Amino acid sequence: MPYPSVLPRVAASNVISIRDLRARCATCSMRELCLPTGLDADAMRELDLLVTTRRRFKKGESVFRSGDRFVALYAIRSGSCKTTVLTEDGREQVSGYHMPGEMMGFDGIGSDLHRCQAVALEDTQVCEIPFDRLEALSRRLAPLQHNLHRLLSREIGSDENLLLVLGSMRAEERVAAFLLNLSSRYRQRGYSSTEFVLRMTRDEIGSYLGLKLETVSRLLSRFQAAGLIRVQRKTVKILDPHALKAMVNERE
Amino acid sequence: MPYPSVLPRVAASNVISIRDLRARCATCSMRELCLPTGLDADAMRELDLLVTTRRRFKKGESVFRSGDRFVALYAIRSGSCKTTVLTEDGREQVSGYHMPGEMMGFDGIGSDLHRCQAVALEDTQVCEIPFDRLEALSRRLAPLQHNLHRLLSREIGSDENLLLVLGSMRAEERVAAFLLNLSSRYRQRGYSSTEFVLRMTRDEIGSYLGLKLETVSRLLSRFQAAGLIRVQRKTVKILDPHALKAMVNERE
DNA sequence: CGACTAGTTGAGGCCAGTCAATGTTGGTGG
DNA sequence: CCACCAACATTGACTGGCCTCAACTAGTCG
Repeated sequence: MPYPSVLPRVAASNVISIRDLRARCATCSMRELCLPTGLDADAMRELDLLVTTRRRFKKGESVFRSGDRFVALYAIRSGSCKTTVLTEDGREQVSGYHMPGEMMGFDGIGSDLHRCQAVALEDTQVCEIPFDRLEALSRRLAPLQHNLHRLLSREIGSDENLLLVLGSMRAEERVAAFLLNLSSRYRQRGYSSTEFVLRMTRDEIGSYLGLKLETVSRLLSRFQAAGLIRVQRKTVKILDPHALKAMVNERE
Repeated sequence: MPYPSVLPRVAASNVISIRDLRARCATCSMRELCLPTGLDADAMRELDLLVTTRRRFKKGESVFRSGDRFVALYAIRSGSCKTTVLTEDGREQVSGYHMPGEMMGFDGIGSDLHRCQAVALEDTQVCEIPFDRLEALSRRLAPLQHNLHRLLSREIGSDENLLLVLGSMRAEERVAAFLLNLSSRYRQRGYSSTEFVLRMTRDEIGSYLGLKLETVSRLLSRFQAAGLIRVQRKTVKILDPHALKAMVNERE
């Protein structure tokens, strides 16, 4: 009721029927990475009652924009998104690259406004979780409350990790760290950790890493020449993960 | 009881008596920026029962270290701290500069281990808030729960703001943004926004901004030569805030 | 097929890093 | 009180890594 649907009635009933058939948290393949981690059946059912809206976004569409009123968190069910922060003068900085099981929108809690923007990098399904109802439910369910805190904390951890990359690494190390980060997150999700598709453009990767697109391109080429990876446009195959790790860790 | 004091009994009773006299949340000058924001008297009293430990740290002492078990959040009552993240090979990156009313330690919730280190930059008083008890209390007190979420979100926002600085600004802009950030946070706390003391060394400022100490020093000198600020070692006076703002915002 | 976007690669310049010398400040002990 | 020392800060000269500008190639879509 507090979240009136913009969709026509037919579409709404479609959404519900899809949900009943297969799009519930209880059967979501990402449940162990997302809010439901470790919840019992009852708790899971209650959580499922919150998540009534699941949306599909095509590549390039925005899940939320900077300045939008904050009403919900968004969990990626499939696909991927980037989040970007904007300067007052319009420069854009990619602050995150989000995969299935990850949540977006945390930055809006503090001010009731989203301060960043989330854009789908491919066709993407997103679960919308009304935040006031999530707060209410997590007051009753301690494990859910703790999961929410863990996810918030994880977001802080990944931001601080990126700070470390941007603040103290050279271009070569940044790109190596980026590839390794993707690799381990794909592994976590059951995908190949050695061969994957970069959903972002060179320009977006550059923005994420504080580099220019030419630098990213050059370094990927150089890694390939050195036999560390194989790149073909967006497809990357990691041939020598050990050498990449050495590149990130070793210094002085 | 679950948090045995390391202090001798006499010191412990000292701490308690100080608390009863004046060191309660209800009378803390930072309460409007910290957890108690907007709580009624009853809620405030309950929160006060959690915060039984307040510690003093001398300059250079650690509030918590990377790898410590996470049991509590830490609110700065007076003084200031830096938080640093460490790479596996021992490089250190300053990830935050914390003032009274700000909380530290959020990064530990996710993994039950602190992944960064907090060090006092001057004599500092810190309130220790046992996290499991805070979670329990915030299940009963919705406003407290929301405050906790706001603070977590605020931490994400400030990290992402720093990402923007590190990822997209030139050295000159970074230093200007840093000065303006300090200025507005001092104003929030009722201190002068135009004249303040930099508690960090040039090296620490450099680490925070992804620059070398010489670069920081040169830029402060250059700003002074241009009449934007006056610097004398750690003391800074902002003479032309408007020009500093223009430096951060304007670009193409 | 042409127009467009994304990516690669090269040449040259500049900003910030590196190395090094000197200055300043505050603390300690004679 | 002063001498001494260590830590912090400033400044200069030089270097080099990344950016800028630019040309070209490879896919993509109407």
